[in-house]
Amino acid sequence: MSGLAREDYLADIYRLQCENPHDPVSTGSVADRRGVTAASATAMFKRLARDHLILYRNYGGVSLTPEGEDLALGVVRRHRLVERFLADVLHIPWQQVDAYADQMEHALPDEVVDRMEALLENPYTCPHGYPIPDKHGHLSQPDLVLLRDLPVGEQVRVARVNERVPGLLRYVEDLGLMPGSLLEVSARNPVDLNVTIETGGRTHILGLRVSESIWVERTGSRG
Amino acid sequence: MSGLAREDYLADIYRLQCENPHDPVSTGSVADRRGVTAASATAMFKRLARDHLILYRNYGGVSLTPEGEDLALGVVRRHRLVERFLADVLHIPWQQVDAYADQMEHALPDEVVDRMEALLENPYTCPHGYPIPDKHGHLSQPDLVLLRDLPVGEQVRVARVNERVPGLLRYVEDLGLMPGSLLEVSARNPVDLNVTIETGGRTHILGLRVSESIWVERTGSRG
DNA sequence: AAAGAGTTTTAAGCGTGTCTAAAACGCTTG
DNA sequence: CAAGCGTTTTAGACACGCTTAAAACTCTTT
Ligand SMILES: [Mn+2]
Ligand SMILES: [Mn+2]
Ligand SMILES: [Mn+2]
Ligand SMILES: [Mn+2]
Repeated sequence: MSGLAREDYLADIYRLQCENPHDPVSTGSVADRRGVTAASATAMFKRLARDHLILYRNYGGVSLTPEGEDLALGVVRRHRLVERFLADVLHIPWQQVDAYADQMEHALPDEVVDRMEALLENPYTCPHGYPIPDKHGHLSQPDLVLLRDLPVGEQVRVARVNERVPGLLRYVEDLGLMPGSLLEVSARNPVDLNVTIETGGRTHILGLRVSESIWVERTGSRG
Repeated sequence: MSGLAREDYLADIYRLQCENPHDPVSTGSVADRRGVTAASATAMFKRLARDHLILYRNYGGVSLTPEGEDLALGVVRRHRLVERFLADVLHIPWQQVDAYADQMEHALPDEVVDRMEALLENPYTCPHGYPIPDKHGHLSQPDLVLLRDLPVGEQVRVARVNERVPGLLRYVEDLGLMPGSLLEVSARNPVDLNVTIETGGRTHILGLRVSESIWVERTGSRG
């Protein structure tokens, strides 16, 4: 009926589309993300296209139809709400909630999701800072800047940390850079692209890998 | 990997075994419970037997191996703990939690289950009164009596209500007979097997359908 | 002991979701 | 523009889990 793998494919297509809004989503990128072969992705594309959930042309990548996007947003909503629940109610470390939510997101009745949302007092984001779509698929899209691109001397708030970069969450936590933390870029090295930041009274030098995985929110205050 | 339907089959075999500890579990009973054809059950039996989770002889019914029982107890544990969670934390009516738990029970990582258990302060039973196996598969087996078989004049506590009898939970709730409620049988009709009970200052006459679906616990007090 | 009824298994088929290996495609480069 | 390379699709296969229809079995009843 609902289809188990379909939901993961749709949500991954959605996320890939968000990360790269200009290009169509390629077979290979979906296969990589899902951990399956390109042949498997192609087969799934045929089924999803047959059911009018994606647009698919041979060798031309895929995109979500409105119906497919609705379903994808539902999965993403469940995923991020469950992450919030696992972190806030069950106190599970934020490094683990993504994997757990990936398992649970397909088995949650709407009523359970809605009650969780109420219990959590309608959170705007998952523990990593990604927005949670509301019941109707709407989501807030705040103005965020990559830490990589932030000018020197402005105090900002950490808004989002890429949950899929291996080891990053643990590293970011050790540095005290969870969503909500305040920081300021005090220097940037134009050669190796390292950024020097001040946060919680300490100084850290972050490589590109890190600075391009953290989004910040301007606060309007000078450092 | 884990197998989705397998878990439901194992848990249903376990429950059928509990309900009727003498006979082996028949193909038809499992098929009925699962809502599939007998042919489907036979096919699943072959796979489960191949994987040493059940003993199966043609035309001879099935029984769980120790390994199969372990898995079954894990599913039952998750099922009943989730029911508790849904009822106590999310305040979902107890008529609905069985169906929801049936969906969720296959997608809960051990750590999530264990944390839920701690949050709930290690409950002994699900909201309907069925015991929750602990992490090692142990479960308390209290001395319960069917209301059908209870002698007149003894005050007892409702311990368990069969969650699979259609409409019963709603009916029992209206009568104020949730697990924990006190009642006393004031009369029994030997012809139609109705029992008359007193509870919460009111008198009700219960048919066999009801009285054979409610278990009670002796309190040692006379009414 | 044979017949009949009910249960169970077998046989054949279908959709999902995965794989490997081979063929087709498309883009870049000589 | 043709060669080559990386990507994508096709072809063929397999396990799971379900179905219907037919065959096989078991148990009861005459
Ligand atoms: Mn998932
Ligand atoms: Mn997240
Ligand atoms: Mn289930
Ligand atoms: Mn229950």
